Amino acid sequence: MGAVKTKRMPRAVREQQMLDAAVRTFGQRGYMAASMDEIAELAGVSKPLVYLYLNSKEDLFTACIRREAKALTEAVRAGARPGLPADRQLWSGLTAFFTHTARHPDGWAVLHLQARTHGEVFAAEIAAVRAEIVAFVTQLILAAAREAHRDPDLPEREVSGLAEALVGAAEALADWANATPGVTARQSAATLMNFAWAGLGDLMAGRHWTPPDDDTDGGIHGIHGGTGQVG
Amino acid sequence: MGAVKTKRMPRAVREQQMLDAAVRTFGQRGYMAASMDEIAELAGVSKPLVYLYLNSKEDLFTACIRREAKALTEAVRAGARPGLPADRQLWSGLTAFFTHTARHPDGWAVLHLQARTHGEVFAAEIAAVRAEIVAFVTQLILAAAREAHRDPDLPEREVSGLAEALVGAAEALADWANATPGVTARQSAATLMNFAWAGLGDLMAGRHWTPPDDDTDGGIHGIHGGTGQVG
Amino acid sequence: MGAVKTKRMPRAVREQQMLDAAVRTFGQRGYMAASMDEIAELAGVSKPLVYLYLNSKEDLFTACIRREAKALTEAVRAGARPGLPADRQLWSGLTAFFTHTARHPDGWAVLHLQARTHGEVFAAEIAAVRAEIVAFVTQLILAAAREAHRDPDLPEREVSGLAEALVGAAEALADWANATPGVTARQSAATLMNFAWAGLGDLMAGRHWTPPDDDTDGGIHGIHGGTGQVG
Amino acid sequence: MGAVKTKRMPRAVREQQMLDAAVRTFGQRGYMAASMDEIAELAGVSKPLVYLYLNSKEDLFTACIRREAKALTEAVRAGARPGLPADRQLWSGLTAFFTHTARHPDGWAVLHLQARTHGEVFAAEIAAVRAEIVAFVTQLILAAAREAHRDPDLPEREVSGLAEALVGAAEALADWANATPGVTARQSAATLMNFAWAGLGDLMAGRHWTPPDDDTDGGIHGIHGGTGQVG
DNA sequence: GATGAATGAGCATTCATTCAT
DNA sequence: GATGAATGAATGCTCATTCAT
Repeated sequence: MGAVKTKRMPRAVREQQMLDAAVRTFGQRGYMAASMDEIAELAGVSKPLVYLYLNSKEDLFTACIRREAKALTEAVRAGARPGLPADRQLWSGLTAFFTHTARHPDGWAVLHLQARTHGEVFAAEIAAVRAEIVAFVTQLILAAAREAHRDPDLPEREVSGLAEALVGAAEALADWANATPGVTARQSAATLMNFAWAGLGDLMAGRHWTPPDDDTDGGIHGIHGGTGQVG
Repeated sequence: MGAVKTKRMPRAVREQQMLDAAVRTFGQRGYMAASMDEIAELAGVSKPLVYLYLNSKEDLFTACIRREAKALTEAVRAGARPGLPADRQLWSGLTAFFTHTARHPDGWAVLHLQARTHGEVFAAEIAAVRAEIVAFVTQLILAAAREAHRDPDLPEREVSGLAEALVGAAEALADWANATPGVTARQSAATLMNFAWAGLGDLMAGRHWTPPDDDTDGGIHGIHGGTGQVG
Repeated sequence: MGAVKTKRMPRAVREQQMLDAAVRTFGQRGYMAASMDEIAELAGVSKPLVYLYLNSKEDLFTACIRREAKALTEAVRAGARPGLPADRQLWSGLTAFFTHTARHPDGWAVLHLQARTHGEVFAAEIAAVRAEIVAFVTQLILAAAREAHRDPDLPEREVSGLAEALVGAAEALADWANATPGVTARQSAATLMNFAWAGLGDLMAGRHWTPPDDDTDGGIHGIHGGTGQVG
Repeated sequence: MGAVKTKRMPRAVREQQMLDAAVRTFGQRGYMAASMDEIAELAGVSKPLVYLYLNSKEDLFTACIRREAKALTEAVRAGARPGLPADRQLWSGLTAFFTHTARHPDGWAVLHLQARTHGEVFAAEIAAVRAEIVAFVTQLILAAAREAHRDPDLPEREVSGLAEALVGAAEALADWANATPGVTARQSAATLMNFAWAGLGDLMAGRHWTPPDDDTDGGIHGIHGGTGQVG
């Protein structure tokens, strides 16, 4: 079932084969359910070699996380080139993101599902990468405000929350796209741009959605300062 | 260390104690790392009793998923009462959602993290619940369009994608709120309403964000039919 | 090969069976070469039960050491009753010692050979027991001096060294007796009494063997203050 | 961390480096806990070379035992030169023995601790060396008797037992000296001479310690034919 | 209703040993 | 002469699960 058994490869090559097998197995079975036996077999090597090169299951998983995280962030960074206006950066970054997650579903599963569910150590690894992305998106939001010559006038935490929401929405769409045949990366990106960007635009323009005073309030509410869109 | 050891309880009560212990253990350790020993001890009963009542680890986990899913959906449903306008329904549903996930972090971890990562069976269970919620949100979006007397003129899948994005953003915010001390349910809900609702409003009004023809395109793009918001 | 397979025994009984099997296996194979599989089989139980009761290989070995050390020291203590004169105490203590080591060769191997060779932890355990015995012998030597109304006039360390030598000789004789068919405990004890006690008597009487000034010295040497015994 | 990595050494030199590393590793870790990896690394060579030269772990250990046994017996033999009177021979032999064991603690550990605890083969190897030493000491005892113009009138086995006891005492003192800082070889040797030699002298003179008829005997006992020393 | 006693099966890890170069 | 690459075979340990009472 595994790769064709080729003997005597240089270490670097074997390591990549092992990581390939590990990402696939971890992505599909989960960290704990994946056995080193299965990984070794899929990689076409014996178990001791896996330990010789990757040290332990934990280290192997960490190596997977790091490799996949690096690949993902580099893909996104390569997509969102700094020269463009903020919305174009976001668009192309998202497209790169959805393209990458679609092409590497196991790697995405490792990052998004498995790494967060199997121990603080791995979760911390992921949290760091994710924080980086959220920070990047936060910068894009603020840049967009500047480009529109508007003062967002939003507290730090509010902007963070928006970025969190945007990233979370992207993650959910990536899962959804991977599970729904026929959805392209461009479509996912367009959906998210439509969903998020206009909302952000309104926010930048000072049009908030104001919550009612309390849960039983029946009074006036809605978008302030706007023209009464939606509800 | 678990519940006070009380003998001879009626079955229904014992079962709830076991489920409490199981949700807590599964939520914190994960499905595979949680041992039946630990759960039984935390529940204050012997292991055979757990098997007598809940049959197997798999069944026990399924029971946890079902109980927590039911509790969550009921909380949300109780929040979003049908009489209100769509945005108010969404607002109060979200508030109920964030309140519940904050109050039952282990249950939320079971649903959002663990159930999706440990086998098709559990993932399917979750997918069903989630689909129900996405459908509900989809209806809200369409209702909002109707209330605004506008034809969304959006393909079915596009609206589904929007709902997916909204739900995904909500999930991410729930995680974020649970991990960030001081964030209230109302704040999370407000952030999400601001983020999403205006964007949806624009969409309903026919103002899309149009993607460039391709990645290297330098031509005109942006929100069509609008007043040039944001970028 | 193991004990007759009897089902459902109370824990205390099973534990002793396991310790019996472990002492035998550790004594014959050594700590590292002994496998938990072998011990479990010899005890007539499954491996998990060994772990359930004894926790780990290390703990099992420690339990063996403690049990055997206790049995040995109690046997010696029971032999050397305090009321007797010092030489009689030593005689009966030694007899008890050789009797016990002959009857429990595996236990003796665990204590004398295995425990000292497999890690600081075990060695420390043994060292404590041994120190106790050496201290006991030291007291006997001093008591003998008092009984003979003589001032040993020996430095603390010198007496300790003598006690160490006596205990070491006893240990070697125990090994030798176990390996040489037909040697009884009484014979071993008599040999050691003859070997050691008179020498101690001379020492107490102030008759030392004086070392030459240096290795190449050809001058006078021998037992001082005595009648020129031996050489 | 091991020897400086020098390429292309003649075989004999390499082998000694390997044996050095092996003795150190076996002495400190024990036979089983020592890994060929560690030994090879400490020797500064690759593992296959160790196998090329020394064949197997067992052979390597045997080679260690032989080399260290030879070194020890040669050191002792060089110390105890045949021309001297018996007590001087014993004294200088013991001094050489304690000097050597103090200078080569790992070698001593291999011989005294490890080789006896890891399988019949190694134990037999050691037993042979030890028998040689015991025989040598036996000869010394008999020589001493002749020198004193006395007929030991002791059965063969009794003398062997005495020699065993003396050798065992020496071994215990070697361990004790290695574990107790500040004890010199001369001190150890003097302690043992004092302990043993006078006792032997008494024995030669026909003064035995006579065991009581049985353990509950309260009758007369003690050194017969002597002046009532000690007891 | 409840549990102490017990296990089959599996898993991460290690080690002595050998090729192919 | 010397080594990087590779593995078969154990071994300690854990876990879900089940009897017998």
